[in-house]
Amino acid sequence: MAWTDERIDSLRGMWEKGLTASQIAEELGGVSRNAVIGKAHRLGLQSRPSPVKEKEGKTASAPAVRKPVPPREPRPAAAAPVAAPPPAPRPAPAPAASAPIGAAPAAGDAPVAPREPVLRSVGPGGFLRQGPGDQQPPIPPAPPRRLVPAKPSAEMAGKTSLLDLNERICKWPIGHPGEPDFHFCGVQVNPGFPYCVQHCGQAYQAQLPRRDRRPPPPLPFGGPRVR
DNA sequence: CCCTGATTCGC
DNA sequence: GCGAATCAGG
Repeated sequence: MAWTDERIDSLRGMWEKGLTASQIAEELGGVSRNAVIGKAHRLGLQSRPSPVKEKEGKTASAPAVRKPVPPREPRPAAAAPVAAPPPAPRPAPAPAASAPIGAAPAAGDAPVAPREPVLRSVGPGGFLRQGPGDQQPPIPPAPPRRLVPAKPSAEMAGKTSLLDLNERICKWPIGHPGEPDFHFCGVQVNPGFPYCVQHCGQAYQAQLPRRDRRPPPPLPFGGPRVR
């Protein structure tokens, strides 16, 4: 599968909507989760909270930023040459590679102005309104962001459709079949059940003995006729 | 085990 | 540029 503009667009939309790489991969089809992640990184999409935290030891012991990840064996490749060169310890990687978002720019780094998303109103004609003390808004490089989703594909993407159902996602229906955006919950199931924990709570409700039941509150329209 | 994203590196 | 393999945390 090639990364067409449409597919890249869809990937962008879904990634920014917070869908997981697996979900995006299924949605796009023809690509693996890794492919999605790799592409997302190549596109420069900002990473979302990763399960792998960057350990930040308070003790200033070893600033070991990255584990060397010893050389991988060439899998299907031809026979490796006999003389295996000693695993030269990789020199210190570029420090500017993965700076945490909230990290203060270290002195000496590139003088990139911290571009924080600032909400500002727009006046007639598209002029940005300035507030007091707001003379020089540092927004020279207009970010090429598209403000409109533009793609209905990316719009409906993320909804768990009938085809997305499997053994470990919640099958609780949202909406009604036939409606345009009918879909399923899609959250991880409560193990052993077809629904997530929340919907299990709705699906399986303990029946109390009749005499212990609270009479249901009167419904505004009189309620269903009970025989 | 399942999942997640990050990274590397042969292709 | 692509993505499988691998890592590492939840």
